[in-house]
Amino acid sequence: MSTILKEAGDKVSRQAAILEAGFEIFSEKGFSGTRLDDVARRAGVAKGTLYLYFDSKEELFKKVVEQTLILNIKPMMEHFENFEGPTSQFLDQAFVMIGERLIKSRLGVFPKIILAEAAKFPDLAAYYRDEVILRIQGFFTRVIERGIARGEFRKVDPESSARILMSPFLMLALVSQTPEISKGLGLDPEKHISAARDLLENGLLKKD
Amino acid sequence: MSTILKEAGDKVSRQAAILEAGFEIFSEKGFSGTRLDDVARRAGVAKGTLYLYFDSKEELFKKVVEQTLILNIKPMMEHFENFEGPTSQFLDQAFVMIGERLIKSRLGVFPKIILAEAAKFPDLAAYYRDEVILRIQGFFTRVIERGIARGEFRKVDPESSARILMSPFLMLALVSQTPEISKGLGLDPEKHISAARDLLENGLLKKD
Amino acid sequence: MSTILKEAGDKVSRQAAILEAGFEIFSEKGFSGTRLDDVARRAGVAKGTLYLYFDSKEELFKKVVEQTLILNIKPMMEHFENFEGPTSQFLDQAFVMIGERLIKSRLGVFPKIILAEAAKFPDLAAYYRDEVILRIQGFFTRVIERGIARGEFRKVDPESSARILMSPFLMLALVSQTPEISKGLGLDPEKHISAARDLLENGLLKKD
Amino acid sequence: MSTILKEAGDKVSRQAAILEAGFEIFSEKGFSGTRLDDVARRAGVAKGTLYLYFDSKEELFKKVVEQTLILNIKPMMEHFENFEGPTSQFLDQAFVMIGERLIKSRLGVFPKIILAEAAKFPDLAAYYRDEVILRIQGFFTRVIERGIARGEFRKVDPESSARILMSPFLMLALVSQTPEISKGLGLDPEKHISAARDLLENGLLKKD
DNA sequence: AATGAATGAGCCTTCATTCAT
DNA sequence: AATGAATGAAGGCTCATTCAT
Repeated sequence: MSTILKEAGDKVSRQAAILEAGFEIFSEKGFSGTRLDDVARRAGVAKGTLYLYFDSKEELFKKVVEQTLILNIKPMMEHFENFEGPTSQFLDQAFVMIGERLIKSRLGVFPKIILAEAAKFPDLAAYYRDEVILRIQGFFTRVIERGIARGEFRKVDPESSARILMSPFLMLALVSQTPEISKGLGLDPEKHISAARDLLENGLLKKD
Repeated sequence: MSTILKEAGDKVSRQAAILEAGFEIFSEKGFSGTRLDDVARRAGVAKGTLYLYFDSKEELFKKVVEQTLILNIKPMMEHFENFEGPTSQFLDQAFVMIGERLIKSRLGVFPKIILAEAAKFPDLAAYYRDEVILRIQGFFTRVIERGIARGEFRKVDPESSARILMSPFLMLALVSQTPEISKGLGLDPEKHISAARDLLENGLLKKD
Repeated sequence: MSTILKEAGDKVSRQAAILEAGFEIFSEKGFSGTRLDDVARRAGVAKGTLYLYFDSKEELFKKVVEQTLILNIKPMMEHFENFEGPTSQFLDQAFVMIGERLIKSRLGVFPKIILAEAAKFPDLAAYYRDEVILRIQGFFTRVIERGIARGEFRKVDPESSARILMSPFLMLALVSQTPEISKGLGLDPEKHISAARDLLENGLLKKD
Repeated sequence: MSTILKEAGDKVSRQAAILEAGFEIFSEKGFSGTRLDDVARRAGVAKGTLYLYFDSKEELFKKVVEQTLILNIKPMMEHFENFEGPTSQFLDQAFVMIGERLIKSRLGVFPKIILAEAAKFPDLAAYYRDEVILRIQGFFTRVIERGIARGEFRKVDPESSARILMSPFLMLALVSQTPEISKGLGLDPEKHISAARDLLENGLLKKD
């Protein structure tokens, strides 16, 4: 174990700790509500140390968002890139998996953060749109097109319908990340996903 | 034209100008991104003048939200309070009307602002939840219950389904108020509403 | 009764009302603690009206102090300028009269105001020193000199002793005008004056 | 010289420098007349640095008062707590010592500051009353009671007389801290104290 | 003369950023 | 590399002063 490796290891974990702390505070307080003092304290480093790893608060914010997306969203999307079998099964599977991810991980913070800070970080918003929203939208579009092609689904507009399929997830993400709203709302995540799947699959399927 | 009326008019329009300016800047920059200097400049008054009409930045923000909601959401909801006729017609009508309001007015900013500032203004979030979200949710719930009672709709969970019906509007509101996201997304509001109505009504209606 | 006279009367009473209100607020809050808003409200006029009578807050302050001094202190002092009879009677009489004035009127505010604002209003302080302090000091000095000359008093330094005679009045004035101090102090004004007279006259009189 | 000690020294001296600067400016300008900009400049630090050591202007003010009182008044009072010998000697000693302290240190500013700011800082005034005024008053009361008990002094009201003994010190403190007043007054501190002692001890002692 | 709405300079406070150790 | 004390620009709020009515 060379000193260099050890230092590299330290450096990586230090950086990871800062990103993790940044994720937590940014998702709790938003961009301007976050004080670097708090990020440093949560990461267990001194405030000045942040600047050894990131040039500015803005850059830290971007890195936090980008890295968490890379670690979480992309793999999930890739899982759906190639699929086989009856179309409604895919939808079922996708609804369950996305729903679970949204409930169990904290991925749901991102829509909220991105929307709130889009004006201040337009390239971050574009990045999220391209890497997350358009991927999911493309996935659902292809699923719907496949269902139509196979005579399972009614002839709907695939892209618009894809966004309708995505809407309940957006709502779930936003509401579940906003206790001030969710507290009195009575939204049960599993019933929500279940209702979405039931309603939307029924809406897509041909009546016989 | 009495002096009193004229003065009252001036006073009202001054306050209205500040609220209008506040609405614009808050919706562009969020709460903490907004400088009262900018609000004052946009309203065409001096910074100190703001304090003749509002006690603090926070109070201005709340008043902006409340007044716009009162002026827009409540009347819209009341319009639906008493309704007659076939249930799917109501849904059609509601989708169109809500969609139009969302597209033409700037009501869609509020979900975004409220979500972004919920942690800082929990009572504002609660106000929005109670006065807007729960009202709309109640409305859709009653519509669905009515459809089920009349044998038009399948036996779905009315409340969960109501939230699914609301989701496309939430997406529309958020996306249309976030050019950084909407720019490359290809979301056409009217096709969006139309797809939502098509998919969700079909999902609700009994197959024959 | 011509309009002119009526207006002049109004003008005088308006100005008097402002000076009166100024006296009250300045003596409660000090110079910078006083808001002209409050002075105007207490005087029953609009804020702008103050500027018809006084050029600035500073000038109002000076006028308030000067006029109240002129109306109250000077007459009191002049009453003692010429005196006859046995010296200790004068002292008795002076202690009682000054004590009563201090207790019943609000003259006691001035030492406090003047001291607090002396740095900001040096000429006001000089005015008070010359017109009030030095007059009283001169009076007591002459009384003591008279007592010594008549063989009633011990041979003390008249001027220094005069200031010692004045000290209890200063304390009484300051304490009685500062409830935050006087509240727990147990200072009874009449016993205070009585003790001062007893102690100081005894200190002056020759032992036999 | 360890680094820790050196840093502690720096930290202490920085805080001390701020307190010192605060003391100077507050005693020159009063509370609201003091700008933190000036305090920072006088202390040789940046404005923000003040907030590393004190939470607010008010807290700085209180700390300035408290620390100077603790450093000066309490030790002085404790010195007199246990005493022996003839009572008038104690009085002599006390007059000289208090007088010297008042002349040489700048303790005399506090009565002035406290009086000026009592309305804004009632608890500070109460603190000063309890920790300073009542202690001195209690001291003089006990001295007088002792003199009476030993047959040295006339039967005066001890508490009222104690306040009369204190009055010349109050005057000395206020006048010496107010050049605008003292300049033309001719008050020589040592003659003042001497006259006070002469007059008041004579006033207390039994005539034989 | 009187009003009171409007002004804007001034000051306290916060916090991202820097830098000596 | 890491620290955390120090910095100073920025912004919310107050209030003496002005001025159109």
